[in-house]
Amino acid sequence: MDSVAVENYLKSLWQLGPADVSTLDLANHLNVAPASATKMVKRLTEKGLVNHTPYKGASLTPEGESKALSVVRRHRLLETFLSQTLDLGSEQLHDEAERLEHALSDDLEKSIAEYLGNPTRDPHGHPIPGPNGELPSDNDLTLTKAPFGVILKITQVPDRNSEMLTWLKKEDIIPGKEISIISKDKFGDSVIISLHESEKRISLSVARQIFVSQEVEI
Amino acid sequence: MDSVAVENYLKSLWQLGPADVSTLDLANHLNVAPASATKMVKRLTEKGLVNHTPYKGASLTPEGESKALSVVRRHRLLETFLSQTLDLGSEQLHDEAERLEHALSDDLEKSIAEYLGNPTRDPHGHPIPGPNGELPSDNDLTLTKAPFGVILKITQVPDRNSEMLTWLKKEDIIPGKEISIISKDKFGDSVIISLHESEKRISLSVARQIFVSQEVEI
DNA sequence: AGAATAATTTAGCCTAGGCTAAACTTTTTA
DNA sequence: TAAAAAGTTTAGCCTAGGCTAAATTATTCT
Repeated sequence: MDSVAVENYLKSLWQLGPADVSTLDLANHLNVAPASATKMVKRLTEKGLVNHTPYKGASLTPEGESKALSVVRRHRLLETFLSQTLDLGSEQLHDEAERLEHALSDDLEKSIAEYLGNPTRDPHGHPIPGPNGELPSDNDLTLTKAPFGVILKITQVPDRNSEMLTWLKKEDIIPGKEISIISKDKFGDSVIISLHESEKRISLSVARQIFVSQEVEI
Repeated sequence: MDSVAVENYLKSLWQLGPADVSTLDLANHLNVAPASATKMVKRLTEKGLVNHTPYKGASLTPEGESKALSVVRRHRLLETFLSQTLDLGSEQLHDEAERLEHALSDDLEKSIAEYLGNPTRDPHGHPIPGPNGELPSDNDLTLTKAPFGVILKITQVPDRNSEMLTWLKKEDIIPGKEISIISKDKFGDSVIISLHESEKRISLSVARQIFVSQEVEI
């Protein structure tokens, strides 16, 4: 059994990866001092979970990635489970899952997955890794990279920032909605989309975290 | 926030109490060395959660008891919640709740309690402490102390030993069932009860962990 | 290119929570 | 009641996972 700390480091490396992750980014993501991250990265390297090039960065080995995906799976299953049974604010879901994910046994994980019908997406639209770490194929594009004019379906919104989530919800920017991109405003640093006949402006930093899939044209 | 270890020590002291708990009993209950228990008891004493008389034993202060009851509440709410949503083997419930109880936020505890309709008993019949640590009044007697002849209703069965639980379930000795005591067999170290017209022999060590309430006579 | 700045690592310290071995109390037994 | 046994505590060690300060390496700027 890996400790909570180890699981969190692996998960962060996965979230910030797959390219080499700098010590500073890792430390900031986990709210620890850079020296602490260095030390843990060394430990994980000795355990064979991480590849580390000093002064360059760290990335997960296949074994490390598999463990990280297991944490991600538990997290997303928990978000799905909690959102379906209790109805918590979407903003609260993430924080609760963040704590519970480390206390979920394999058996309970399995029971929850079966109860939910082995879902492949969590309520924010994020793909749920399979029990052996397979990620369902995911051809989604970020809103910043999607094509103009055509109809797009929102598939994923971020789950980490509850302030942003509240705003997205208020604007009805949630998975399943259909939109199209009207223009990308280089100077305003934003994307203008059409949703429910009205126009909305989304800043690039947010747009980068929203994923869409292209609808088949009729 | 108390650590998992601190919460477990407080819970054990509550379970083994309310009389002074010896270091050895505490250590055995938690599967740690006696010296480890001594050290932790000292720490908890300094925090004002425990009263400790060296070489005599330890007990909870009101503050310590309140924290212990909070853990017990979370545990029993989780058992209830999991048993109602997923249907896990009754034996599995306890172990899962044992881990998750430490990762449950106040908010989630509240949501779960509301979802369940603020229950006062868990699936094994154990009383669930209220959010402020009030224990619902509980006039149940152990099977070893209940009177002969009259009709009794099973209210609580143990939740810690999954082998015993399986046996109890097989014998249909579960909360809600009505029984009466036929005799207490001093030499056989057991209690003979009548359930569903048939007689069952229950060893004293088990009977001590089964609670019953006396039905009102018609 | 060399100096200044930024990032990273090393060194050393701290706490929590384990452990064993040894010392000390308390209880039991002869 | 004294010796043995049992239980408890102390002392000292260990690991994980934090931290700060100092040293080192990379990067950027002039």
